[in-house]
Amino acid sequence: MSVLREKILHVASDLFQTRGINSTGVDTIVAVAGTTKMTLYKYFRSKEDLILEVLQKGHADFTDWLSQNLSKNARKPSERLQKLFDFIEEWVTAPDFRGMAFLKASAEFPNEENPVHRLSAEQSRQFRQFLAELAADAGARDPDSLALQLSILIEGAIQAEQIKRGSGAVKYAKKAAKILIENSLEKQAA
Amino acid sequence: MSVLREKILHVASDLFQTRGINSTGVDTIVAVAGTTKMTLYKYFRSKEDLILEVLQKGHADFTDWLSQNLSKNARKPSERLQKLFDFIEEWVTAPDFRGMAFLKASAEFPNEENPVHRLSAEQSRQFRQFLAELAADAGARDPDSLALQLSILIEGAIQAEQIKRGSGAVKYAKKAAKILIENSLEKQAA
DNA sequence: ATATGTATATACTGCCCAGTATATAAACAT
DNA sequence: ATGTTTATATACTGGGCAGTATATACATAT
Repeated sequence: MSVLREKILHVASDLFQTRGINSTGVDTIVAVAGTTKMTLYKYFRSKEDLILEVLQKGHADFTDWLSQNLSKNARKPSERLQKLFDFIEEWVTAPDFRGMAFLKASAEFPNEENPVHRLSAEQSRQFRQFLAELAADAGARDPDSLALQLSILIEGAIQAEQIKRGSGAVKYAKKAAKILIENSLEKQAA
Repeated sequence: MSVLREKILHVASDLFQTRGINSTGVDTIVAVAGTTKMTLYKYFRSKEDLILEVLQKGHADFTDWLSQNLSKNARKPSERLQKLFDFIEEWVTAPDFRGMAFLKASAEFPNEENPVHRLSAEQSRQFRQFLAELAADAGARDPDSLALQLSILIEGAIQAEQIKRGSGAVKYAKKAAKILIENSLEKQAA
C-alpha cells in the first residue's frame, strides 16, 4: 500500500535534482507520480517534510552504497582509502547521476536556521566523519584533517560536475587525493 | 541618476545570497532598496536580467579584488600561486562573506540550458582559466591540471563554508593546495 | 441490496509571484 | 501661469503556489 509513498519519494527526488527544489511544485510531483495531492498529504505533513525525507533517503542510499562497495572490494583498511575515489568516480559518472542532494539543498536554503539547511549540514558532517574513520583505520597521521581535505575534494568535484557535466573533475580530484593520502601516510611513517 | 540602479543591484545581490534567488521576490527587493517596481523594470527588463547582472557584477568584483591583491602583494609569479589561498582565506573569513554567487546560482538553476546556469558555468570556466595562467606563470608541470585541482579545492572549501560558517575548511584546503603546488613544481624540476 | 468505512478525484481558499496599466507628482519650458 | 515631458506611486492582472474541504467512487460487511 505504501507503493505510492515510495513512488512519490522517488519522483520528488528526481524532480528536485533536475529542476531544483523551490522550482518544483507539489502539483507537478503528484502529476508525474500519477496520484493526487490528497494522497501526498496523507503520507507527508508538508512539502518541507517531503523534502527532508527525500534528503534522508538520498543520503542513506548513497552512504550504504559506498560503504558496501568499500567493504566488499577493499578488505584492508589501507586499501579502502585508496579505492574511495574509484567509487566516487563510478557514482558521479553514472548516467543517472544528478548531483549531491545536500549540496544543492543547502544552496537553495541558505538560512542556517532552516530545517532543510540544518539537515544538509548534518549530512555533510556525517560524511566527513565517515571519511575520518576511513582515514583513521588506514593509519593517517591526522585523520580529521585528511578527512576534511578529502571531503572538500569530493564536494568540490561534484560541484564542478553539477555545473558542467563531463568536466572530468573527479579524475583530477582523485589524483589530488592520492597525493594527499600518500603525504599523510608518509609523514606518519617517518 | 543611476544611483537607484546601483542600489537595486546591491540589495538584490545581498538578498539573493542570504535568502536564495528563487525565494527572493522583486517586491522584497524594491522594498528594501526603497524604490518601486516601475523603477526596477525601467533599469532591468526582467528578474532574470537582474539575476544575470548581479552575477556579472559579483564575479567581476571578486576577480578584480583577487587579481589586484595578487599583483600588489606578490610580484613574482611563483609567489602568486603560493599566496593565492591567503587571499581566498581572507575573502572567505570576511564578516560580510555570503558564499560564491555562481555556485549557488547553478544549484538553484540546475538545467544546463538555463541562462543563469550557463553564465554560472562560464564564470566557473573563467576562474579556472585565471588559475591556469597563474599556474603556468609559476612554472607548473601541467598548469591546466593543477588549476582544475585548485579550483576544486577552492569551490569545495567555499561550499563547506556555505553549509557551515566557521568550518575552517579554507585553512585545510590551503594546506592541501600547498602540497599539490609543491608536487607540481617538484616534478617539473626533476 | 444496503450500510459503512476508505481512498481518490475535483474544487476551492488565500497568498505570493512577475509584470503592467493607470494615476499622480515633479521638473521644465514657454 | 500653463502646457509638456518624465519619474514615481498605486492598483491591478493572470498564474502558480501550498494546503484543505467537499464530493465521489470503491471495497467490504451484513
